[in-house]
Amino acid sequence: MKTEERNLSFYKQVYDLVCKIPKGKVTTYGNIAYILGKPRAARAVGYALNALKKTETHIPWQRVINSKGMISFKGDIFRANLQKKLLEEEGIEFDENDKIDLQKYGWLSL
DNA sequence: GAGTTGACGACTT
DNA sequence: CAAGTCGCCAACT
Repeated sequence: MKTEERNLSFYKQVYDLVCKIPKGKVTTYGNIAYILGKPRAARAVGYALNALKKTETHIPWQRVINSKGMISFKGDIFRANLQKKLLEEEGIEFDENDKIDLQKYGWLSL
């Protein structure tokens, strides 16, 4: 029984993985969940990032978006706007629909 | 302690 | 092809 992986909470693995995202690239919730061994646990991934506090902003949560390549928040459009701004500063371009080209900026974890 | 919610994704109808 | 439902893990009520 892989105690190593089990020892680390799913949400902690999300943080570690997000920290490994190279600058100028982005990834999706589903991709992270898939890497962690739960291809359908995208919800847990999203919640893990939501749990981040201002003091934990050292994690590039901004590089994590939904499978559509768009920023999808819930009621916090201010944060979504901030995320878009941060991504543009990293060199990531947005489409006319505020969408990111995952084929170009999508992070290849494998 | 149990139930519901939440930055989503994939499958089923 | 489009809409609806289930699944995942942790936190909040």
